[in-house]
Amino acid sequence: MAAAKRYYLTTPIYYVNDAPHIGHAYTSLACDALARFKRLDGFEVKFLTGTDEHGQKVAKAAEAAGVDPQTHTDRVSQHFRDLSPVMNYSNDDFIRTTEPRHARACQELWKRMKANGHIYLGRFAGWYAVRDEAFYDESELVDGKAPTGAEVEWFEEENYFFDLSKWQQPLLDFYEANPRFLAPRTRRNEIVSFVSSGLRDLSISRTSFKWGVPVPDDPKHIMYVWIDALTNYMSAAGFPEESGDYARFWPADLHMVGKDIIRFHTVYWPAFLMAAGLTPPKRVFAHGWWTNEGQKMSKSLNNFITPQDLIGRYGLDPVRYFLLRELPFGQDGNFSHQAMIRRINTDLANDLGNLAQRVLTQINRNCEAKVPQAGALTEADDRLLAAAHGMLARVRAEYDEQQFHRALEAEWEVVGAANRYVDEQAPWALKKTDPARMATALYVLAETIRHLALLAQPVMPQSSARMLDLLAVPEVARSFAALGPSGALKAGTPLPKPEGIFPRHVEDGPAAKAGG
RNA sequence: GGCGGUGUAGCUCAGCGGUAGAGCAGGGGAAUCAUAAUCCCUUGGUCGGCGGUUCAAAUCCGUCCACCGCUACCA
Repeated sequence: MAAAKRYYLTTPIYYVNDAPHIGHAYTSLACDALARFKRLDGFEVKFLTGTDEHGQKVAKAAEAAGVDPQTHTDRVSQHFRDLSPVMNYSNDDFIRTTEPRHARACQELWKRMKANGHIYLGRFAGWYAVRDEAFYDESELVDGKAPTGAEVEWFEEENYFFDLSKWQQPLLDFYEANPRFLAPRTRRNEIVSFVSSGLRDLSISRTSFKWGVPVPDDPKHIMYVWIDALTNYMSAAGFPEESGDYARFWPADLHMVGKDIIRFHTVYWPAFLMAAGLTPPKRVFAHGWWTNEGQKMSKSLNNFITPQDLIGRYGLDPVRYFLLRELPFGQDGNFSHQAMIRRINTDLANDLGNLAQRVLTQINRNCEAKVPQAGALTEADDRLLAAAHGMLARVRAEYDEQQFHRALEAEWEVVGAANRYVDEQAPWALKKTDPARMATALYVLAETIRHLALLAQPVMPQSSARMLDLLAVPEVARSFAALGPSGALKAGTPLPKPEGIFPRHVEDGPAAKAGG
């Protein structure tokens, strides 16, 4: 039996402590583009995002706000759910760790780890700095204070522990056997080095606060953050129900994460799962951070970029394009308005937008506003069509490596080839000398634009749809199954009046007037 | 301190043993279908420094300098 084409991918669950900013939007955007790509490529996709709502910080924030924790998290979680329509995410589910389905999954995972002998009762002790909300090892203290200078106090409580120390070799073997598990490569090296240096057991329960999932058979304990948070990926698949989504989608194909939480996803999580006798996810990709005009985004600088700011200024699809095109996915990079405007005007308006506009306008005027009839194809025609037809294989390979920027780069090579072809063929000149040849050239171009629009859908769903509308491509012919000659435009199909899809960005204000 | 990475044109980066590359920015030209968009040509680098291996080194080795990441229980 052939393996079903299914794909399960997840964003991290976002901690309900701050408002969503561009960092959150970026992670989910990458997942969204990939989810859309896979759907168009014939996969049954499950795309999950959600919020992480437990922990002492949340309980305290609720207390400070004078409401119970659930009311507080309902409120803050909503900000993240609102991000989906704003950014046009196509997530299939939104998990909240305060949901009953999640508690059930966590407790079942715990029970299995415990039944297999990997959880034991012990004592957790350390120097706790209230100000930093962090524990420090004896060796880290400087003059009896935290390295940060904060006062510390001795903290000791009875906790459950996970025997992580026993998983060093199994994890190293796992990485070795699954070279695709962790990307990019530099992160993989870091994690292998970390695990190689030895692992300590992990305390996985707390009794000092209550806002969490109770430990099975010992409810004075609640599960401590990561075992709770990570399990969301399984609870949303219906675990422990063996039928339904769990059977169809686990193990997950991809956990997309920021580089700050890579250890939890690539060390703790596979260890937990193996300890429970379950299969770890297939891949974790850790992406980088954006700086804002050269500066790190931080609370103290109060310079967070919000998705709403950018979209209001530049439009949704250009923002989506910029974020995925501007920097090699996985690396850190800098956001600047100058770079944003350059991408909009160069890649979108001048290259792709103008290509569509110049071709469609000529078809509209010189071909009775219908898909033109192609005659015999020349070598140049074949070359351009071959480039269009060949895009999918290349773009698919890049998506499978989460190299979104390279996928877009490959698409833009065809944009460039098409613009050169327009100049070489000069259909406006053929109009007088050889109208049939003009029609053929414009047909070849329309076909090329159809391919470009189809393949741009994951990144720019709305703009691509408009472009396909201009080519009168029916809804049913917009998956990747329609790529290639079999889905080619039919001569004679009436086309709507062309309109610009990617306008140039012109800065408002007096400064923008210069140079007219 | 330990481990790892990076340093190539003004900017962002590719190349990783065989006569220095791309995109953007800068300069010149062609064309005029198009969102003054497009196309062609072009300026620009002793590939961080020094030393070594080799017929041949951004490309391998050593060393130095600079910057960055990781070095566990805040998500």
